Amino acid sequence: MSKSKTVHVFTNSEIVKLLRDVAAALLIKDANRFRIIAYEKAADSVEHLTSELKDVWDEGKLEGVPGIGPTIAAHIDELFRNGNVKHFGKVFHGLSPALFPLLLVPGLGPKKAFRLTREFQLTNPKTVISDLQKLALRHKIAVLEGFGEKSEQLLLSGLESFSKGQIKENRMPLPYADRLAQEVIDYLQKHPAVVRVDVLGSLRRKVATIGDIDLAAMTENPLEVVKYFTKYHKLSKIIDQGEKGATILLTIGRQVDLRVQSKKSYGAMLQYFTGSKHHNIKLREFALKKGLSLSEHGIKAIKKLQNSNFKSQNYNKKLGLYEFESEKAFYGALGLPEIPPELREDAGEIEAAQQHKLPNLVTLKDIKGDFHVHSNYDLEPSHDLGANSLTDLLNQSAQLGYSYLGISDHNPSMKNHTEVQIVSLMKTRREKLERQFMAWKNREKKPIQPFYLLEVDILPSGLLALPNDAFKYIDAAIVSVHSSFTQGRSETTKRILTALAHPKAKILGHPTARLIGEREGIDADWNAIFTYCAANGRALEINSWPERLDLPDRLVREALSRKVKFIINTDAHHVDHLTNMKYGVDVARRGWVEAQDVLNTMGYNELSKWLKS
DNA sequence: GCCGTTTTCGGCCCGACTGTTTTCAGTCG
Repeated sequence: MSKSKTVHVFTNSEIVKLLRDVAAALLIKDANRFRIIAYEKAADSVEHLTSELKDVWDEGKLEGVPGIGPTIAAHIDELFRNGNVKHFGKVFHGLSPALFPLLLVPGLGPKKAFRLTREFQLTNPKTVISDLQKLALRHKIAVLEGFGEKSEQLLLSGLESFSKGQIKENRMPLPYADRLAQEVIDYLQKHPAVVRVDVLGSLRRKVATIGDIDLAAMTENPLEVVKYFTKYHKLSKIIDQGEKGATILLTIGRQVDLRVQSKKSYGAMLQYFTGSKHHNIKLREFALKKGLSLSEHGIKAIKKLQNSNFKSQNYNKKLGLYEFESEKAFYGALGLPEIPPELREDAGEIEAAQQHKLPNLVTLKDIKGDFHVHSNYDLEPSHDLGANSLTDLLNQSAQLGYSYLGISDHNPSMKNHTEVQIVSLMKTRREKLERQFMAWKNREKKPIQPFYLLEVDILPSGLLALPNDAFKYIDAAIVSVHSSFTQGRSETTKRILTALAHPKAKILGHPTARLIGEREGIDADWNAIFTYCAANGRALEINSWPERLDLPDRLVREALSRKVKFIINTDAHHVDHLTNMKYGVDVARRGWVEAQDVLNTMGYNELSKWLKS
């Protein structure tokens, strides 16, 4: 037997937990607070990484990760080589293993968790939650110094929500949150004291999944507006109510948070509550170097101002700070252009803003057509038909101002047909759709052109679920994974690359095949796939279907850096779905995509040429 | 422990809220 060269695999989330545990242990041991912050920052950074840290380590680029310097890089290197880190062992020495699960309980931080494990000699991480529950019920907590009746109750409810798994994210896809928010916004705007309403937080940044809905209202009469908000007809209960806003629970179990603010300092509030947290931290660090201290109320000057962007009429003497009506003015005071909310993730946007290199993001108006639309033409497929005819879909596309429409029904089922039958079905479809289109065109005289496409299953082997002779009846194929989602990484990668090698397989449909809240995406070597796409004129779909939003934003950014082209589609199965396009555009924007990176911002002729290339 | 368009040394985001205190520590976003 040769000497074992086992490499230990740790996922990013395992490493994040480990780094956070180290930070907590250091805090308990009263280490230098900036050392603690360094570990937390490293954890944050790994959490937001687009690739696996293990892969970064393989490439020897650990120190290229922000927040990871020589020391932490050496620790992580040791972790991958040996499966543990000696230095961390020392840091954890003397701390109960039962401490670490407690860190995930809401309301419990390192100090309190440590106190509890020490006072009660709790050592078993598997039973520590229920052990503490029993102690709290017997009122053993309230008598501890620094604790009290309320702390005991808080601990109990924290433990309860932890054991119920509420700690796990219960988030909804962006489009649902968007519609829900719009209803509340419509309601708020009916009040005469409301000047304007904006969404805040992850919803404003267009994150693919949303927890709570955060809203802002501009008003000079905050109490009145908060009161009106708490009388919303779909409210189940008021969670919190104060001068600056309120939090309500809707009947469908979703939470809506409203903040009210006067016009004069609306901008700073909007900026602060839009986040992200990491963007705000980076922005404050940046501002501090200029002698400016940022908060949700405005900007304080620590040093003498050298910036003409601060106007004396905006100075609030009582608070000792400058106030801003708009975000544009707020960012402007820092010498930066306004950064689009979708980019505010501390992913290089502040650096880009400094250099005036922010992307000119694609907008819904740039989109000239939908390329992935299912009609009700019955090809006898194994997946769903659309609900509407080509004619209905063309009418709706005309309404949306499109220049073209790509009809992409599912391929005929392989199980129920012979190859000859499939070829014949495809030939008939092409003829019938062409006739329908010409009839519509002659009647409506609208400048829309059709693309005759097909969404073809990628079989587990990588072969396409359509006989070769049938491809001549389509302009191109969108190829998609609809089965066998759990093949290994290398097999999945090979499967997709094989499929994309077909000359008519121009577009990879909903690439990861994830279903938000239901199914993780397939595991593949995306870098290999992106590289192939860029070199061979293959495009990646950004699918706007609410549960898909696939390719996910982080992979979009990754693909963009490899110069892959995108096509933003709705995957509509009904005319009403065509308006989901904006959500795909949101995903693209979060991936820093400009109009020039998106194929369906091109005109018909140009796109036709690309399809044939 | 990390990092650099004021720095390789000397800095490191900011405020709200809560509970237990009497001036603050811990937690959170």
